[in-house]
Amino acid sequence: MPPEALTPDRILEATEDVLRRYGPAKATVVDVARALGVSHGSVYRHFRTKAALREAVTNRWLERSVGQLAKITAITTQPAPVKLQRWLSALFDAKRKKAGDDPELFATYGVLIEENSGVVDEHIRELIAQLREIIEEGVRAGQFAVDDTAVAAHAVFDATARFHDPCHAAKWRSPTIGDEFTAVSDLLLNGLRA
Amino acid sequence: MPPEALTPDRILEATEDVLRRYGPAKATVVDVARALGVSHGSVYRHFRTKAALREAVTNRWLERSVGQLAKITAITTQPAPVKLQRWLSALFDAKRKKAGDDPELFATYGVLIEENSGVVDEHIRELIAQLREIIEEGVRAGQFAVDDTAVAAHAVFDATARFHDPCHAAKWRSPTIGDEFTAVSDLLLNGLRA
DNA sequence: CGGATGACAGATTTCAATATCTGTTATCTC
DNA sequence: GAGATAACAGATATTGAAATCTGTCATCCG
Repeated sequence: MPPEALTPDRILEATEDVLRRYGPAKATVVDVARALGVSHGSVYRHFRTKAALREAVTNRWLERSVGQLAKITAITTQPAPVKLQRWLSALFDAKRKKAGDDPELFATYGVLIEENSGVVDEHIRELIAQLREIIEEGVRAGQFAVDDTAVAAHAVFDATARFHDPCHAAKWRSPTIGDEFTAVSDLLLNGLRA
Repeated sequence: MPPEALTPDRILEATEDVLRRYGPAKATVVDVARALGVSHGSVYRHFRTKAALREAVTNRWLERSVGQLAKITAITTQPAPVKLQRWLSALFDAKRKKAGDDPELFATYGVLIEENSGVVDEHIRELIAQLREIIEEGVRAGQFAVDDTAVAAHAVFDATARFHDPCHAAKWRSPTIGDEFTAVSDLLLNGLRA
C-alpha cells in the first residue's frame, strides 16, 4: 500500500510540480503518474482526460487569487472609492508580482488559461461581481453615480485590462507602468464619481 | 530589362502578397524574389536583412491606419467630446473590421507587430499624440478638465486597450462587444469632463 | 468489489538526416 | 560602374521513421 491514498488533491499537487518543472508543452500525464509513483491509468481514474486535469489545475490557481481579493471587498472601514482603488491596485500588484517573480511559471499558467477559457470566464465573472459590490456600496453612499452597476463594473474591469490581462504581461516590466496604472485608475474613479 | 525597375515599393508590395499567401512563418525572401522574377540577392540590395524588410511592411501597414484616424482629428466642426468618442470608435471599428474580414491576414500582421515592437511604439506614440490634441481642444473649450493632457491621452489609450490591442482580437467577435466598448468609452468621457 | 495495474491502438511528439533559407561576395552584364 | 546574379557557408526548416503519449480495458489484488 502506498504511504497515502491517491486523491484528486495529491494528483493536482503533483501536476503543478510537473508543470513547473517541464512547462505546459512537455508535461504529460505519464510524468504526473511517475511523480506520484503510480501508473498513469490510476490518474485517469480521478480525471477523465488530460484536459480535465489541466482545467482543474487552472481553476485552483485562479481561485487562490480571487480569494485574496475578496478580503479587500469584505473590509467595511473604507469608503468605496478608496476600496475600489485598493482593489484594482491589489489585482494589478498580484498579477505583476506573479509575472515578475517567476516569469516561466506565469507563462505556463498563461498557456493553461488560453486552453481553458471557460474556467477563466467564470473567474472573471466572480471578479466583476466583486467590483460591482464595491461600486454599489459607493452608489448607496452617494459617492458614485452610475445607471447600471453591472455595466459599470464590467467597464472598469475592461478598462483596466492592460493591468491584469496576461497578454499585456510583457509591458508590466516598464518603469513607468505604475504611473500609467495610476492615471487610468484616477480617470476611472473620476468617471464613476457623483 | 524587366518590365519595371526594382524599387523598394515594388518589393514591399510583393512581400505583402507573399505574407498574405504563405503566412508569416513560411514567407521567405526567396519567395519574394520569385514573385518579382528576380534573384534574392537583388532584394538584399534594397533591404539589408529579412527583418528590415518585415519591419518596413509593418510600418506601411500601421501608417495606413494612422492616416485614416488623423482625418477625424482634423475635423473642426465637432466638439471635442464627440470627436474623442468618434475617434475611439473609428480606431475600434477599423481594428475589428480588419480582424473580422480576414482573420488570417490579421494574425499575420499580429506576428509582425510582435516582431517589430519598436515600430509599433512609434505608431502608438502618434496615436496618443492625436488623442492629446483632441483632449487639449476640449480643455481649451472648457469641456474637459485634466491636469496633464499627455498623461490623460495615455490613460485613455491604455484604458481602451481591450478594444484596439491585437492580443484581445478574439474577444471582438462577442455579440456584446459593442456595448462593452460604449460603456468604457462613456466612463472615460465622464472621467475627463469638467 | 473497489481500486490499481500494465498492455494495447491510435494520435502525437521527437530526432536526425536532408533540404531550404539567409546573408555575403566574386563575377557578370549593360 | 550601377545593378543584377549565382555560388557558397552557416543557420533554419522539413520530413519521415521511431519513440512516446493518451485514453481504454481486461485483469489482478486485498
